Amino acid sequence: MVTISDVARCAGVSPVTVSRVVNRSGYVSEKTRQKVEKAIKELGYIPSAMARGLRLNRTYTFALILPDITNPFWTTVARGVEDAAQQREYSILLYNVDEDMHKQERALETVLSQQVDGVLIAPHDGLVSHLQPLRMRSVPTVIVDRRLNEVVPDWPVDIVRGDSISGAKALTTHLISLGHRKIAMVSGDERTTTAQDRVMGYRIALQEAGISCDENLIVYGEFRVSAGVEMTNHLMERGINFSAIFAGNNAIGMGVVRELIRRGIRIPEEIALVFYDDYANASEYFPFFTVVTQNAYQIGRTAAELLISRATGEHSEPREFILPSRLVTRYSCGSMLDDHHQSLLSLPIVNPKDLKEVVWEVPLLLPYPA
Amino acid sequence: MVTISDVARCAGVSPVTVSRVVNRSGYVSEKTRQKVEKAIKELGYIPSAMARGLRLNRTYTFALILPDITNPFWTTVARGVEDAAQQREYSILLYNVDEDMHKQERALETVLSQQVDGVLIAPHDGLVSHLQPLRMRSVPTVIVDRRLNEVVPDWPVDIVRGDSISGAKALTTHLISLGHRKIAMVSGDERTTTAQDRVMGYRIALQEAGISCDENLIVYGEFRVSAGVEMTNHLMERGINFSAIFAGNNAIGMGVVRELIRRGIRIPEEIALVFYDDYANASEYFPFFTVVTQNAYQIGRTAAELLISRATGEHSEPREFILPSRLVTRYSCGSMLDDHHQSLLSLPIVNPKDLKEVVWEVPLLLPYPA
DNA sequence: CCACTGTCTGGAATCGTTACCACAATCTGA
DNA sequence: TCAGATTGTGGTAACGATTCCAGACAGTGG
Repeated sequence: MVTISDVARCAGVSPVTVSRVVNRSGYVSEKTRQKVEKAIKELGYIPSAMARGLRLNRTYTFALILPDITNPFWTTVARGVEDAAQQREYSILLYNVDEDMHKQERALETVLSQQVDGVLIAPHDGLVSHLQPLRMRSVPTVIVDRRLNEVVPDWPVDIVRGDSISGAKALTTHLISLGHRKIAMVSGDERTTTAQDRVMGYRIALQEAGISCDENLIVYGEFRVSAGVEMTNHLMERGINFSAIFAGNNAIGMGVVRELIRRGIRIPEEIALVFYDDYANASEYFPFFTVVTQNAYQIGRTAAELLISRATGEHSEPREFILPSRLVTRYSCGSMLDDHHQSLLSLPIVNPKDLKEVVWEVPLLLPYPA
Repeated sequence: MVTISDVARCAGVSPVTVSRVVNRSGYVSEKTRQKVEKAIKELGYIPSAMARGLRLNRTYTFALILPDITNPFWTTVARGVEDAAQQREYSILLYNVDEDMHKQERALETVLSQQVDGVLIAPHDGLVSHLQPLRMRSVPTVIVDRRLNEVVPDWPVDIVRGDSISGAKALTTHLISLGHRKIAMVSGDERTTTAQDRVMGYRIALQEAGISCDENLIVYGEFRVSAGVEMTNHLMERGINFSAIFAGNNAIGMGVVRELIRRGIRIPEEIALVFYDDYANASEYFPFFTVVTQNAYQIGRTAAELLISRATGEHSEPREFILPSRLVTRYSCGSMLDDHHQSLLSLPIVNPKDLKEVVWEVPLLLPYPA
């Protein structure tokens, strides 16, 4: 490995001088600068971020702790974070924690040992105690997409998120305006603030419409496809009556769809469906689901920019950014269709037993032809 | 910050002893071990990965350099990588390089300065010279999803990828079997090996079927939605005649769809469409597109496991894993439909001028009700 | 009783970098 | 001409951890 001393020896100067050239700090004569730069190039010297980090106590690295990088919402958040970070020459350490408290704890511990300059986290729950390690060591922190349940006066954290309450309220009100009175709510983990907020928005909408809320219609689970399947199944099995389903996020929504299709229940004719967060690319060519979308990219980008600002001491008082969301009404509630489209645009598209998908294993074509 | 010396002082021993306790190395009496462990807990000591890395020259960190974490294919690869890495206590540094050579170079430089234990990269092109920095410093490297165009005898790298040639051949042969003779191929950047291989598979299929290959039908661009739009537009503008389109990956495919819908061209009645790599979640509720899928998760997972094995010296000779792919025939070629479904399952689903999507800005609901 | 082995602990050096301080050389202005 | 500022360079210590080596002590066998 080429070190600063190697460069120094090669250029006939001291390591200190090389450091000055590399960091453009202090006085260096033009002549020596050139000698040093030549040596750096010749030897292919790259400064060790580790040694520098050890000395400076700065790593130019942020940790990004997310529930699931497979979900396009989080993916887009990550993309926003990465773009903002890259622009300012920060690197991103990615941790996928699956809404699993244990994994989150492990990730936090690892992150602390890595001495990152800051942490972007979508915490599983709103308990500050679970972020205690960050607080103790006063690591600059930005909460992404979610809230904390407590206000912590002596720990300034920033928060960037959508307004789940207003979004959920809008979605529910939309369903009510279409005549639905019994709306099932299948949400995420009860401890997650977005799950809480979306149920809250749902409640507010019902209340404003003068509809009493049937607690049996509210189910908490997880923000995953499989949970969407199970919760739908659960509601059906218990014979609970409802004409619409509000899925707490896109993954749950997909699970609901899977289960409804399996049961041969048509959307929207038999059950209307809305969910929180879009599937952007799918919706483009098949704009079927009525959803609330958030600007995930902007959430990620803003969060990263805030973190940079905090990490570099540009601000220290806690800030909260609440980004607006949009209600996109499409076809999964039946509201947009005339008689013709009504029969056309419903899921399952064709009778499920006619739906086929043939899978062929493709044999490898090796060795390659020239 | 709590250091090893703080713990040592608190426990009344030397830092060396603390180190031994933490790493379970060397002799430590039961009594001192307990004293030290108590001190560690009391002070909340977390060893500095940086200091340790500087000393040991190991960071337990891998870099993952990908074209686009927004594409579900790469997302799933990343997920496989993360899972495997987490299991073995490795962290992942994520770099998004957008098929941009400049960004890739910057990422490589950063990665080298971070002294990662290994690199997982989907290189933009197959030129070894562009990976020179990794080779020079002999950083353990695994190529993901792609190939190198040269064999490098003195630089052992592992490769994990699908067999793009056989996949593309299968897709093309499928189109040919449905009677298509003029098939447009809209691929990625000509320098990317998967773009090359998919065109190669396309050529082989045509050749085997005795169809001469019209070079005007082959267009190279980028693996992006916007490029799919442009390439389709380009083909149309030039009035080139074809009855089917083969899109080089899912993003390009989406661009093709967007442009065809814009032009009011129906899929598959007017033009059949296939593409490489599925959109898993979209295909679940709307299984429309005939595609070749790869096991992206397995590619990522295998790559990470190989890298761990290489980084820990378990193997050193170069290995190449070529994972099989699957042809999934659905509806975008019209082959699966009887007369009824034929008219039902085509894109755009309804006349595009009837398709509507209403967007409402949701007002923020602040301050929150209690 | 002595040599030897095994157990336990700590001091010093080291990893690659930068901050601080010291010092020399040159330049400026009265 | 000389004090004082400006410019240029290097030595030393430190960041937090681990490895190597040395030494102390206890137990064992001849």
